Amino acid sequence: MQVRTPVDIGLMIRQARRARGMTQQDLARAAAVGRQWIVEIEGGKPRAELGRVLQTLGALDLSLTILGEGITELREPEEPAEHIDLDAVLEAHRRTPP
Amino acid sequence: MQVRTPVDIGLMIRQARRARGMTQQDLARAAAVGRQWIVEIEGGKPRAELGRVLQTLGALDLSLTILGEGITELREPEEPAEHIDLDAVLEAHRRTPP
DNA sequence: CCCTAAAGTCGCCGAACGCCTACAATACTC
DNA sequence: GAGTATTGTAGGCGTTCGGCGACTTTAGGG
Repeated sequence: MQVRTPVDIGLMIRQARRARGMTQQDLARAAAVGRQWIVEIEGGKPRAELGRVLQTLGALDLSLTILGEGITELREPEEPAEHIDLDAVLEAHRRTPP
Repeated sequence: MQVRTPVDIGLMIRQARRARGMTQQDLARAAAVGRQWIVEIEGGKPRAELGRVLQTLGALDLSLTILGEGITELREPEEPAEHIDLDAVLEAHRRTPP
């Protein structure tokens, strides 16, 4: 599902939690956060901490994906870089006599 | 790209920002946050506020998606629920004589 | 090489976070 | 209807956030 606001995240978390038959307390433990925090995130708290949110999504086995112009797969530069012989260029530059 | 940690988000944001030829200052303005905050989020700050993160992704035109067991498309229950005549059941329940 | 822009740090400070411990308000089960 | 589990709230508390303004450190161009 598309996520645009903190409320969306809250809905997702609640939905997934229930689908797994977990109580807020269960989830809180699994995600290493306070139960109170679960209540708030499910309510769509906008100023919740990013790290905890990610932890919680992880605890629910939900996967997050970012897509958009200029986003690569990070650990896969698609092409082994370019064909330009950079090493040669750098070598040359390093060895410019003093 | 798959996002698991705040660092991942930071990388995405920086990558997208540069791909758009924006400076941190530009992005800060576009996302209505402080420049300092951009520096920190790009560094992977784990306790950054969720709302600001989403704003920033929005400002960069990046789309966020959550997938996983028990997650529906929210506004599309796929099937019109089940075939059980819930209305009848509820009606009956509501009209249980006093 | 100089010079400006961009990026990274630092301290100050009011505001909000998130955890905890209760205590209400709902749900479910029997 | 009683009895309990689950969920929502409230106050207290120490910690951290994030904006602001001022520097320092890297880049990049001319």
